[in-house]
Amino acid sequence: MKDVAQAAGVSLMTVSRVVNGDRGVSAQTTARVAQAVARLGYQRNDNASHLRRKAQTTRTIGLVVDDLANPFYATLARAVEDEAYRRGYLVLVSSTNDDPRREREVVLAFSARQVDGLIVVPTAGTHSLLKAQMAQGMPVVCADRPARGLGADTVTVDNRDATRRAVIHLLDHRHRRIAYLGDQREIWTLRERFAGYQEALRGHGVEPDPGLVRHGLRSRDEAAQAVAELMRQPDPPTALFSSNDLITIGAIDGLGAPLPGVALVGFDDFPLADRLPRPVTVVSQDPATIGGTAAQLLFSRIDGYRAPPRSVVLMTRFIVRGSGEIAPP
Amino acid sequence: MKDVAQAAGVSLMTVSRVVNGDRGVSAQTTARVAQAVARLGYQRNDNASHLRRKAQTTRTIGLVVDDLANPFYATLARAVEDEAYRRGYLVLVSSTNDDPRREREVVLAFSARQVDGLIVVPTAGTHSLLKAQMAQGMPVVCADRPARGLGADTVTVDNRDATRRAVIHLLDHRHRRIAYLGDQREIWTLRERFAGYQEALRGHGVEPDPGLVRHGLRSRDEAAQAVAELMRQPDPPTALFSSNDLITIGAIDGLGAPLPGVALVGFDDFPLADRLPRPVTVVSQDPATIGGTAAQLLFSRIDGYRAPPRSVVLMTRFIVRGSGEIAPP
DNA sequence: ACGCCGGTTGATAACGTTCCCTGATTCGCC
DNA sequence: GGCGAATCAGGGAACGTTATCAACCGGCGT
Repeated sequence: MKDVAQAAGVSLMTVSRVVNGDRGVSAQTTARVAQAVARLGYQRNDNASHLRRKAQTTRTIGLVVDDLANPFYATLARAVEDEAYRRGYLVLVSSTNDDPRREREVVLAFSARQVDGLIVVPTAGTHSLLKAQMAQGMPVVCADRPARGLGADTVTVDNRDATRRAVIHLLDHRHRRIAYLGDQREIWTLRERFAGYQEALRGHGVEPDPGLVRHGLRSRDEAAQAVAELMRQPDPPTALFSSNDLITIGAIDGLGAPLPGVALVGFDDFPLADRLPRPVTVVSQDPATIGGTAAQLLFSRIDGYRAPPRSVVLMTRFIVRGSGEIAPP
Repeated sequence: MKDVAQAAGVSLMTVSRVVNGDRGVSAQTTARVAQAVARLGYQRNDNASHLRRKAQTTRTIGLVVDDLANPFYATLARAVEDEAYRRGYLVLVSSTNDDPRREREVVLAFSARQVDGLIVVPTAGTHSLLKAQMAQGMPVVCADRPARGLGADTVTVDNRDATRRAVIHLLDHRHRRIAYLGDQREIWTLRERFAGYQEALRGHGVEPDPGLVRHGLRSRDEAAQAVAELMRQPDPPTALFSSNDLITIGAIDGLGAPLPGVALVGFDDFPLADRLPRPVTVVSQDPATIGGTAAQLLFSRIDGYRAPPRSVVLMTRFIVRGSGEIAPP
């Protein structure tokens, strides 16, 4: 900037004004400065700028997800990014792998970089750090899951209710032995889905059979394994509820190539669910809307909106495709 | 920081030293300062720190992809992020939608934020801006595609050769009327794949039939439409080569529910390709390795490695599953 | 008694920008 | 012709840190 000022024969202030498009600089001077800027290839240092500016803001937000490679979070991230782009904000991202320690590190790093706000898919643990950040005025929005005890704006879907409806769908097709295939139980969404599963059964006078419940399935293979094992039991389930897309796909693997007469309903839609030999009935949620909504909530806070925390619950869609509409033998 | 210094009864410098873990502060003083830091909830402003530090570095890199919601780029991004995390770097991400204007904006914004380097999936256009950035010393690595005329490190796969082998596979099964289903021709990867397609045909004495070539398919639906149309022709193709996963899925749609005797080979593997009624033969590439390699190249440059640009070409895998091994009627 | 040394600590200037205020020039207007 | 207002430009301080150097202290050898 000093070089530009010298080249244009003006002061630092004038260069700053021209670079920021402030009014109050004559057309002639503006032109001279602009030319010097172009000739020297000068670019403002935004970090220094934000440091000094009155409105202590960096026009950067942080996004902390479970796993960016997961299409669900990738889509969510893209929606956040689009909303940020629209407002001239940049996005720092990081995955936590659901590790509270890594979440802690990342949130600290983002906060030390002076982000204007955070969108977080909270890990299972406690969130004292996030709480501290919020107490210091950092706007935080939780997406996909709430954080227990944290008074943050939250965007989720009706996990429990959607699961209940899905399991009732199976019950309505006369199934009574319905297996539950779950991911880690520590994760809020999965606790909700399991609760919905139990509520549906009990609502129909069926006591959940612990022998039909598998938690902690972390991969397609683990899910396949679990299903194969379930089906080998003396009294196998006649229907499966799987608690996310990965597990649904694993379940299909586990059932074997020519699908036997076992009903299957899964949480999360996935590409080609409609083109499989037996198209899969699913509960579909829209990660783009979750991300977009979370971003809107965050920016409203950044813009100064002060009010008690808001909790947005988005509707899911139940998509009937065939795999859930099979009666038990 | 001033408050901490006052609370601990020391100078700014001492606080700075303690916060940075510098040696040369007595254990007693360190304890007093640490306590004040904890009590006041002080966090260093990393932006200010980076501004002043001798090593003019922000420990931040920028990642510019086509579309973060696309699982391919999401996986690539995750690999970049992991490598960055390992080194204590943060990652700014942005999607361009293959729009050179948006790429320009994003690269400028990242550079104004003083990122230490850029990993870019370059858009189709010319890259004068990236060139200018590199000339000013910004390390840049291209991933998935090279940027024409830019002397940057590059990580790609053997698009042309892999496609040639895939099409030869079809030729070996006695197909002669092989359709090409392509995305935008402006994108380098797709030009390469199309070239491989042509080379394979010519190598077998088959002159490519323009009537069997479709470029510019941008969605599953468009691909489905194009395939349906092709199959309605008086002399339809007996085999299809589709140039990416989205198009492959669209092609499956377009062929209709009970797949007729038409062979299909696609670029990019995708989940459930193995579980469809007719499992799909594909060319598989590994986006995580692309991202990880790009990150390693970038960090080597950031660490001061000076040498002519390197071009890493990763191997693809050809996965035979059935859809490509169907002979023509 | 003197200089010197290692271990601590602090004062000051700088990083690259913008805020605030002051000064200079011009203009319109009574 | 004088005066306030408007327009334009610059000087200095400040944002929150760290680099550099100087200063202090007790102890050591000579």
